[in-house]
Amino acid sequence: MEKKFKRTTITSALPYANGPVHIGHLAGVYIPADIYARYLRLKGEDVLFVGGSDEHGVPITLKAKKEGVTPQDIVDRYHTIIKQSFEDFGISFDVYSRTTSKTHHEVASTFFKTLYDKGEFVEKTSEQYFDQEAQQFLADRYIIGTCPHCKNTQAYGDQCEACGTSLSPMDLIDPKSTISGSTPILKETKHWYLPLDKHEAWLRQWILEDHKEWKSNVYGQCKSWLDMGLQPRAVSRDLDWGIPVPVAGAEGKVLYVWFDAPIGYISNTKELLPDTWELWWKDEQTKLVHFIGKDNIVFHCIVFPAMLKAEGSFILPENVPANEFLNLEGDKISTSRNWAVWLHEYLIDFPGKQDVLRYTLTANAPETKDNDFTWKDLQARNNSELVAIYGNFVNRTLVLTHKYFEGKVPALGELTDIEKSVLKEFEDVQHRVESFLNTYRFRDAQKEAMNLARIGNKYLAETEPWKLAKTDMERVATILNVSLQISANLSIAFEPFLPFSSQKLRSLLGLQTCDWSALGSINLLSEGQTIQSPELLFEKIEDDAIEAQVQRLLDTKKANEVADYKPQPIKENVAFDDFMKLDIRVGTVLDCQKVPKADKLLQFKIEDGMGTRTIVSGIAQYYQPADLIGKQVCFIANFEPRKLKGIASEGMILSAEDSDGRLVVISPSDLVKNGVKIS
RNA sequence: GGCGGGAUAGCUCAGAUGGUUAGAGCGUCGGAUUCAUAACCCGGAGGUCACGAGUUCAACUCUCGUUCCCGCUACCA
Repeated sequence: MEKKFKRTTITSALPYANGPVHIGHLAGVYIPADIYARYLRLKGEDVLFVGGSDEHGVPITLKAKKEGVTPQDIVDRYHTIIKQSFEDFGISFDVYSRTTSKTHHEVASTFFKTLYDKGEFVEKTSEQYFDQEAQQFLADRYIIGTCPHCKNTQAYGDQCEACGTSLSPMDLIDPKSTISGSTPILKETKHWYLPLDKHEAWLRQWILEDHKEWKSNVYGQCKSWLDMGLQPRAVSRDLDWGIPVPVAGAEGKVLYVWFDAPIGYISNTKELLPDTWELWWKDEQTKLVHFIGKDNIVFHCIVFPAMLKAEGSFILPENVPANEFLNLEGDKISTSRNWAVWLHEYLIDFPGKQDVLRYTLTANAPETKDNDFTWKDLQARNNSELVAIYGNFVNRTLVLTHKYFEGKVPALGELTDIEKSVLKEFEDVQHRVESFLNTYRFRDAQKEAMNLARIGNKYLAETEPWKLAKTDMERVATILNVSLQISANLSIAFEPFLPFSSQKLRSLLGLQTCDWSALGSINLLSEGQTIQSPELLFEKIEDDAIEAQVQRLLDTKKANEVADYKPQPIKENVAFDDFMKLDIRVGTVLDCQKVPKADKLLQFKIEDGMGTRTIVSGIAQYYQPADLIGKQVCFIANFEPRKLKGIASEGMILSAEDSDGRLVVISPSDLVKNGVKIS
């Protein structure tokens, strides 16, 4: 199964250009990808590391509308910020472009056209909401209406953000276009679909049989999807922001953003290498690796490969080392709730400390499961590892060299058993780091690099050159020579992980190059070479700096709590008669059971004064059935019965929805007769 | 509910194809040391490997069930 490759194409998920990037993105995708890219380059391999912004899609148009600017303004703004953040953190893309580029529009169009001409799509006509005033079809997010479940009047066509339910626009009660405010009509529209079901057989073989070595989370997720059966996916949308569908009769239609985004990897390659890009995407001897977060597994393991295969001339990914998610101080990172550490803000508070964040995020990367980032952990990693182990070893070596040898590399004399065993220990470092990196185990790999510094500290403690300086300078020379060589090795071993401090260390040591193959050797520095005066590689981070960050997050939390409670705007006035049409009554819960095979449903038997009726209600997450029995509740008595999970529900139990979405059943404040009306 | 991932020392995490006293880093306690950003070095303490059965001579590792967390998915008049 071991395949030989001549070159590697590394892609990292294209960040969506409607916000800046945060530590979760960095930890899950960009740092691992960057470490991998740097490592392969150091080994002298041919590598292409591709990145770019994903700039199409509805959320960007919504944001633009909200701010009263154009979508282009939005993506320009965030593309600039994101690109700068990556540069600042040393993410060493060979190309970082964007899906609004001319090249990408051409490549994506051509890609679509090829599939279209080959008959790889199926066409389907369906009814979609159309805004007559604005003369356009409405994307799901452009339609607002009343959520059929929680009655939130501001629910979107794809999701109600109040109750978290995913919706289809047809579910909304009283739908309204967010563009013109008018009521949209249903109108037929034609779209193209990629029939994933037709690709299921080979995908099954390719993933489930041929790539058993993929990470368990990736493999498991793919298997889950394949077992559920794949469905055709629409590749076009009625929208004016995106890449026009390059087919006659497709006016007003663009490529669906999920379709155009991954093609961005290819486009960006072509933009950088107009003549040779195909080598990186079509040659069997190219190894393609996608670095992504777990939210992207299905696209990169199933959908995109299906696209590539359908096109016919492309290679498929060799591996998709997806990471899990990084939490922040115990809570899920959330852009909209501002629960995040933004890269550009981090550098304002911790200028020059990009390696500290890189180190911490790698040491605690969510490789096998969701992990938690805490500021206290960053402080501990910095103070007790980077400062105390790595920085300290280098510093004491440099200080001793200056103290005893005027800053010149002293002569290497005879090696004793101590040196021999120390050398033996760190000779393997290269192989150990490599074998971890080859299997995408960045955490362990970085640990090995750090181990080199531990070896160094131990060596100094054992040989005590500061004591020998009184009696045996020749011996001190040897010890410091070896220590300096270890320092030089550190600058190589850490290069993929901590590029900034490695560079700094090399300049302190007067090392011009960084040769990975020399890792493990003790002739990186030659006798007599000048060493710069000691300078700290890392500095301690004090408690108050950390407390300030934690306080900021606490403030965010408080602000969120306040912001979370916003009373819904009052709906349009209605006639009293409209209210009178509703028959709302009080009844007593005789029985209440969980509906089998449904997480949210409770089945009620209600005494309504005339008999009993059955009502199904979606409040199972907030109540124990037993707690409701005997209670009086309010319900709508004259709804058409509706089947839910096979049970006919004769009405709706009324609940108040708290700011966190919790549902609280409404009861009369005093006991009343069953069946009385509410007015 | 279905499917997938996870649950291992105070904390953050490792532990191929089952095999003797279950590991690392941090933290903690004790010792040693002073070249070094009170850092380094040595040593100790800390785990019924979520819970319950089963297979086996032997299970953290396999099987089944249960509980809790994360994700996808269905249900929310």
